[in-house]
Amino acid sequence: MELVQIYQCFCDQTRLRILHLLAQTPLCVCHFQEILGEPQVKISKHLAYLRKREMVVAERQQNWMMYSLPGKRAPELEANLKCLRDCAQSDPVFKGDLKALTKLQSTCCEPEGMFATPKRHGQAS
Amino acid sequence: MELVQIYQCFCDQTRLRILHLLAQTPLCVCHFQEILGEPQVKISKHLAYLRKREMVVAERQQNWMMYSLPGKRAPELEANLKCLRDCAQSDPVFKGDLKALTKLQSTCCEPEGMFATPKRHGQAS
DNA sequence: TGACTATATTCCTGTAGAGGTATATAGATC
DNA sequence: GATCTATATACCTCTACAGGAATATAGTCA
Repeated sequence: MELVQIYQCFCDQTRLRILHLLAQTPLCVCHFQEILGEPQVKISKHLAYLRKREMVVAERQQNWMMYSLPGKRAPELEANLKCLRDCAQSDPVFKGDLKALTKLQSTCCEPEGMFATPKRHGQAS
Repeated sequence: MELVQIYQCFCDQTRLRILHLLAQTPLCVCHFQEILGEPQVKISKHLAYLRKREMVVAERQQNWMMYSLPGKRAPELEANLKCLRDCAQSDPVFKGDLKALTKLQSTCCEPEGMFATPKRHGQAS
């Protein structure tokens, strides 16, 4: 992966928010819609952009498409994701996204086992 | 400075190489031409892009325009420049640029006093 | 089967920006 | 003044997206 390709994926606000969220946990499209407050087409097209460049991977789970960062990541990608997480801590938009994510994780139970965090009842897939 | 604006500046290969070089030392346009091997217009226009977004500052010194990173940088910019430097170490293009820069520093004596800083010695790449 | 849900794709328009050629500008030198 | 050097800008074309509306697709469920 060329370094500049990473930045090309990072250079749109919506994609940046998506990647920042994915650095926390895998999510499905409707979660992005909910958290970012953006229409489905917009989310879906940015995810297609990222998929095409292998910045994210998608896996179907019943009706939902689960998106996540690739399991094996180039060190440059890893470094830049870490940098993004650090920088995002002082940005209200990204902080808001994390807050909305936390809220979602406590209220949303679909797809099945999605947010099976250790503190709640675990439903292995 | 919005985080995404940093990535917008980073998302072109020529700009990325320029910024990577500026993270080492201030340079003038003809140095970029020499090191990157790109035409003057191209360099000049990317520098204008970066200037407009306050990612670099320019100062005239006789016939030459000296470009450098702004003295006071947002922490996000600082973090991303550091990340860039780290990542660039494993990229042949960026390594080559550093090598060419070192060579320039040992042979070029214009503008006057340009590379006269005795504290700067050969750096490992 | 058909309806429903979640997501993707197609088609459209508008805009940013990348790169080239030619030209303009600012300062230095004669 | 004219001329040179270093750099910037204007003008052009072309392409990549960004975003929206409409539609298609894949899986689920009655």
